[in-house]
This record gives sequence, structure tokens and C-alpha cells, in this order.
Amino acid sequence: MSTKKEQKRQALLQAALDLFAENGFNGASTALIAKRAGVASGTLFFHFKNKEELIHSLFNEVRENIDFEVLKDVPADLPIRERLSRMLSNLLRYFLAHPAEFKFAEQYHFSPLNQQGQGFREGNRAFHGLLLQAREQQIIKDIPCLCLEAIAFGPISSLAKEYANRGTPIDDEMVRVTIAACWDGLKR
Amino acid sequence: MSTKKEQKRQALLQAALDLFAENGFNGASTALIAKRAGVASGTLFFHFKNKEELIHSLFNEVRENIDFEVLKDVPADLPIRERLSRMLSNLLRYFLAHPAEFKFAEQYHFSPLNQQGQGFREGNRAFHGLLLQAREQQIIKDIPCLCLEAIAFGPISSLAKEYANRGTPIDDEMVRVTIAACWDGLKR
DNA sequence: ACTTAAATTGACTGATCAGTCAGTTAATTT
DNA sequence: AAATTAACTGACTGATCAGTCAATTTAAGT
Repeated sequence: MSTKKEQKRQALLQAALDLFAENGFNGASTALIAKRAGVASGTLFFHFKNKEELIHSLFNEVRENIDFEVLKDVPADLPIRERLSRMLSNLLRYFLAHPAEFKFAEQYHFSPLNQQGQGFREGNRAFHGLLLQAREQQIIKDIPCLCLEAIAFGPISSLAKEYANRGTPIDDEMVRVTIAACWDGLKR
Repeated sequence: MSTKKEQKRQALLQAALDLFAENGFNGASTALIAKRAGVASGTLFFHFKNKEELIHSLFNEVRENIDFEVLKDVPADLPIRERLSRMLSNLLRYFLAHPAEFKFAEQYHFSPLNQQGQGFREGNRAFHGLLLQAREQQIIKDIPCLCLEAIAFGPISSLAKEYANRGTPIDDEMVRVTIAACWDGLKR
């Protein structure tokens, strides 16, 4: 049974997530992560080659979770506009429900470890494809993709940041009007 | 003449800015900052009580520069809409011209050092006041100020991040259409 | 039950770091 | 020019860190 091993791996990843979100990559020592996970300091290096690999593994897990959540409740037969809105809404709600994941992903995006400049957006190709499609069909503005992404993701990232860093409460109505405004920015 | 002293202080701040932007707060040691500034390692602690105070001082300088640049070419007799657009445009252009400042400010905003959660936006009260005024006059949407700020600043921060982290070229036309889209998101 | 391998432990190491300080040089005052 | 203060130096220190490893425990296979 390799579940015991997997359990400890997950405990290490969870401890690392919490500590990285609170104290940053350098503020969270491997010894502290191991302690929080309930294992000896050396065990971390049995499951991960080094601290860097731990961070990369954690990012891949977080990215997979986000990719999965973003596509919930987005049937392919909906109009593009509705699909885009739902995906953006899913993304923002995920970040509000998981502030540690958001803080970690943002840190990763900025850190020198991230060589592809890969943040949560680039990981999910669904968004990119949908934006291209909408632009072709003249549903949204005919401007560079980078601008479209900035207009769609910027406000979401901004609200998520506010909640993650300062705990400012953000209710459903605020999510709704912000996503609606994102659409106003995108639409032709 | 305290210009000699001030010169070294500025050299230290500049070296710190560059190294923090490249390697992060923890990745840039005080010894390296001093070396880059052309002074001995101990000199840093004559000008600043400790590393933390150096970081705070640097943020205050950067914030002052931004506050100044944002209000350039924004006469008070212009309509609110035009003033807002120009300020947003100024902010984005400043970040594109000074990527190290942007990276540093973002890092600071996320770091535990920043207890007021104070980023570049909160520093500048001009924006906040103008948004409130525009909302009162029913020029822009009647939604929470936090949402308005997210819609206005989010896309700017997003583009600046893209340039600072990946060097993706962003030309004047892209700045123009993005600011225009921000306005579409804000307007009633 | 015995053997082999996998998983875990925690004391240890060499490197690096922020910050100190006794001593030196440069500037200012008297 | 003598005395006093300010600015600066760089070797040094104690703390902390990522990563190692020989020893031990746990699990799996036969």
C-alpha cells in the first residue's frame, strides 16, 4: 500500500502551501514545513529532491485544481459569452474560497523559479481558445490577445488579492457586478 | 555638505531596487546590495537601521515618484472621464518605463512587511476621490468602490506584470485600447 | 520466520545571512 | 591646527538554512 507514502506527501504539500502563503518561499524553512506536516526534517527530501522541486510540485497540483474548478458548470452548448462569464466567475470564486492557493500562485508567478512566466492563466488554455474564438466571431473587441486577457483577468486578480491579503469581505453581488464589468470591457 | 552622504544613500536605494526586482527581498543580501552600491557592507547599516527599514524607505520613494507621475498632464478643468483615463494611462506608462519599480512594489504589497496592505493604489488618494465623485455624478456604475478599483487597476497591473516578468513588448496602441476598455468597464 | 527493500529519523555540516563593532578616514567646528 | 564629530570600513559573530547520511523502523515478498 503506497497510500501511507502518498498521505505524507500530501501532508507535506499542504503544510508547504500554508506556510508559503503566510511567510513566503524563503520565510518558510524546510524544517518548519516538515514539522507542520508531522514528519522528520529529512523525510521532506525523500519525497522531493529539494525545496525547489517541492515548490514546482505544489504549483502543478494547484494549477490542476484550478483548471478543474474553472470548467465546472460550463456546458459546451452555452453561448460563448455565457461560457466566458461562468469561467471567470468560477475562477474568482475559487480564489476567494482558497486564498492560500491564490497567494502561493501569485508568489510563484513572480519568483525566479518560474521560468516560463507561467501563472494560473497560461496554464489554462480553455480561456485563451475561447477568447480567440469570440474575437473571430466579432463578439468581443478586435484587439491583441494580451489586452483581452488583461481586461478579463486583471479585475479578478485584483479582487482576489484584496481578499487574500487584507481579508476584505467580498460577497456574491460584488463578484457578479465585477464579472459583468469585465464583460463590458471585452465586448465590442 | 551632506550631498556625499545623500549620494551613497541613493546609490544604496538604487542597488536595492535593482537587486530586489531581480532576486526578491530574501534573494538579495545586504552584502550584495552594498557591493553593488560601491560601499562597504557596514555602511548600509549606517544609513538604514536594518534591512527592513531600507525596504520601507525604498517603497516610500517609489510611491512618491508614482504619485507625481500619475498627475502629470491632468489639469483639473478637464471632464472627470478624461482625467481618469489620463491618470490610468500615466500609471501604466510609468510601470512600463520602470519595470523594476513595479516588480518591487508588487513584492512589497504581498510581503509580510506591508502591514497596511498598502500598494501603489492606496498610496494615491487622487484616484479614490475621483472614482467616488464620478460614481456620485452617475457617470460610472453604482457599485462598491473596491469593484471600481479592481476594474480600473486590474488590467493595468496585469499588463505591467506581463512586461516586467516576461518582457513582452507593449506598444502605445495596446495601452490606448486597454485604457479604453477599462473605461467601458467602469461607465454606466 | 526470514530476507530484502522502502520509508523514516534526527543529529550533523558547510554555506550564507543580517547585523555588530573596534578602528580608520573625512568633514566640520572652534 | 587642534579637537570633535560624522561617515565609513571590513573582519567578525551567532543564528539559520538546505541538504546529507548512517542508523533505525516499517512494510513487502518469499
